[in-house]
Amino acid sequence: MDERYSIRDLAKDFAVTTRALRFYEERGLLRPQRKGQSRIYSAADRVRLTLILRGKRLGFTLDESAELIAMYNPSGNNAGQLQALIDKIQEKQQRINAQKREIELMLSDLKEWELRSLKALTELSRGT
Amino acid sequence: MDERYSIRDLAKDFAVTTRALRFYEERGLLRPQRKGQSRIYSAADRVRLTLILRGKRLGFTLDESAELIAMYNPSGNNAGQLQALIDKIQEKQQRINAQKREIELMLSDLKEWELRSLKALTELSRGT
DNA sequence: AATAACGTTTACGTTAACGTAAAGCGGGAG
DNA sequence: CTCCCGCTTTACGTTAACGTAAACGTTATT
Repeated sequence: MDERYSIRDLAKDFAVTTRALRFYEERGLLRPQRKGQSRIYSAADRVRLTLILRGKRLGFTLDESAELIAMYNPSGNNAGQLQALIDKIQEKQQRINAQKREIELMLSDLKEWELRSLKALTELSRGT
Repeated sequence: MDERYSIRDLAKDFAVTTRALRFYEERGLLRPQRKGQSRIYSAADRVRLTLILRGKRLGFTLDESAELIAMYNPSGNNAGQLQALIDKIQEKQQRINAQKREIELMLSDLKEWELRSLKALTELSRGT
């Protein structure tokens, strides 16, 4: 373990661009070591990147992911930190649930529209 | 009927800004008449605005709504037009359904994360 | 005439998450 | 030594749907 990876390695392994990796670093989400000018990523960096990408899938902004990672990270894990993390996650769950309801409304709306169109179509073909 | 409305009327009735109305016009979604310099909106314009806003709720971009309205509009309603409209709507339904599935995955992912955090929290409070 | 209230056009600002050059450095192969 | 490859930094470009501000015209009221 304690492997070292180049920026190209990470990009390939996680299917992201090098630009994205530098961008995440710029935003404070990654902090790879340097060997001269080049970035050297560790296993810990891979874990953080995993969390970032998972956050993206979950619809978190990068700032939100940064927050979550910061809360989850510190070796000084205390109850307050964890509770704050849990609160964030629950808040997100509420938002996602709201989205889901909206999407369900959209679907029934779309079906209505489709039905009206189909009706117009059949009436048209019957020469109404 | 055949009522005439000012831009302010429309804005109030539909809860949008005048900026938005001018923007929709700029993008070709509305074509109010002019009385001198001022815009005069008709009942038909209100219908179009309704369609635009409905499109927004359904997650269509303005360009997509423009397309849908153009397809639904022409007095020369032919079967081909309607079928194209129906196809668009069905395609959108597919996309929305995909979104719904993704959101359901998100939710289960978030629940997992929450559970892990809760577990960590209780272990911490038990002094593990 | 001055002021208020509403309308107009023009045009730059905003946000997120990178994309896309441009220009330069370092090192290993030939 | 030269050349190319990979890496670096810097910085402007992109997209959607308006927000916001500036500067000005029109109509009605005081």
